[in-house]
Amino acid sequence: MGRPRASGAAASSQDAKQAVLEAAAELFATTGYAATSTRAVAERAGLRQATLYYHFPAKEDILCALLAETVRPSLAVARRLLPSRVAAGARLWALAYSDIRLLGTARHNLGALYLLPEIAAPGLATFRAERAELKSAYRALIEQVPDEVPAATRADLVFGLVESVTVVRRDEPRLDIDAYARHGADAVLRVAGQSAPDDARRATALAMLDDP
Amino acid sequence: MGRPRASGAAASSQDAKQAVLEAAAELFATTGYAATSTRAVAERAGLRQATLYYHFPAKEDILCALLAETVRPSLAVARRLLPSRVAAGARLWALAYSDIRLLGTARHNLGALYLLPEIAAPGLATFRAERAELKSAYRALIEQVPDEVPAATRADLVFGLVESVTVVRRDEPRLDIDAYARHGADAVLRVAGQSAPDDARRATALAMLDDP
DNA sequence: ATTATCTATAGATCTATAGATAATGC
DNA sequence: ATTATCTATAGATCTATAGATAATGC
Repeated sequence: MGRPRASGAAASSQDAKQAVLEAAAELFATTGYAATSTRAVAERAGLRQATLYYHFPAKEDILCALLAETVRPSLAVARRLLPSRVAAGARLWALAYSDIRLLGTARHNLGALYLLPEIAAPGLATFRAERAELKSAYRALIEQVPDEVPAATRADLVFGLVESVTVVRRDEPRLDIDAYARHGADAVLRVAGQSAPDDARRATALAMLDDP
Repeated sequence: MGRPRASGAAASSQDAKQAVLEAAAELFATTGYAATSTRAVAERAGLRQATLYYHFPAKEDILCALLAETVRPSLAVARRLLPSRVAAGARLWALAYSDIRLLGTARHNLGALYLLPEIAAPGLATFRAERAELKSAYRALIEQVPDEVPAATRADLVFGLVESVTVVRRDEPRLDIDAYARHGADAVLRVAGQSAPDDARRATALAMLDDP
């Protein structure tokens, strides 16, 4: 359907939308949002600049879609783990591991978008709320781990540690994400106030992620 | 000297340069580099847009100056602590504490610039090299703390934890930086593989920062 | 008729340069 | 004469809209 593209064959609307998101993901994450023109996004997606506006009302809506797609899987894991009766430390380890892995394997380091100043824009309130909910899930788990440091402070530190994988990944593109996620989750437990788990406990935590 | 400003009285060249850096610091940190126009910077500094170019050859040189001014004090502390014979754990605590405090109190959250995609620009190689040297100082100290996790990985985690204060500060402007830096440095030691120090050891580490 | 694209362009920027101007210093 | 500013503007964008066009579906 639709007029053929100037470059190459026509594709369905869904394909085009995906191609735009894919192109924007790479460009926004490496070059930044403001520094990436809609023309550059369209070119990489194989469309003309104006055609973007058939699929998205404005440039910001592309960013909004990418942010939502990146934070939601993490949030889904958090919502699933929170009500469980497994020990808080094991749940915290599992959440951190899952989150670091998601951020570390997201295509084109999409998580780097979390750190852009542009997320303060009014149109991205939904993303900010979801990220805040994720952070408060960390805090709820941390509150169940006794320690002298206030839980709010430990949550700030832990959340920063988790999200910093996006910066590490930018600096070292060859990073082994699986190993890094395991060590990162261990570090999260240490910061929260527990010693890192042994292999048996790690296995239990990992099983929790697969299991519904 | 010089023609009077359109807005208000004339000021010396040094004053104008400082005013530009001050204005750019705030705007770059809150709005981002690409999203901040030279006109916006000039307006806040009390100058006309074109006058910026009497003081800086290009927009990027303003960013470059701000980045240098922010990373250099941290680097100076690292260079001073590295050759000391004090226990590595105490030096690591002191470096992390000093660094978090510097990032946390830098005017207008300048450290947030570290996370912008723009720092990949060729013209900012000097900043990247200085930041890399700072990170390798962390790694050198961490190597002296025995742990099962590779030192390189612990350095990535620790460096991410330290720099994340800029994100926390953006989310929570009312943060108590002194308390946060103390807890953050404690957390760094935990991640590195040691238990957090008691008050006496903290006092020793703090003394090291004042002492030459 | 509907869909998905295109071409063309309005209108608003934005960075940097050219050259004039109004002070002070010698 | 030197300094630090100004006004004016070139030239290159950039986002979004208007309206045409080339397919498919009915």
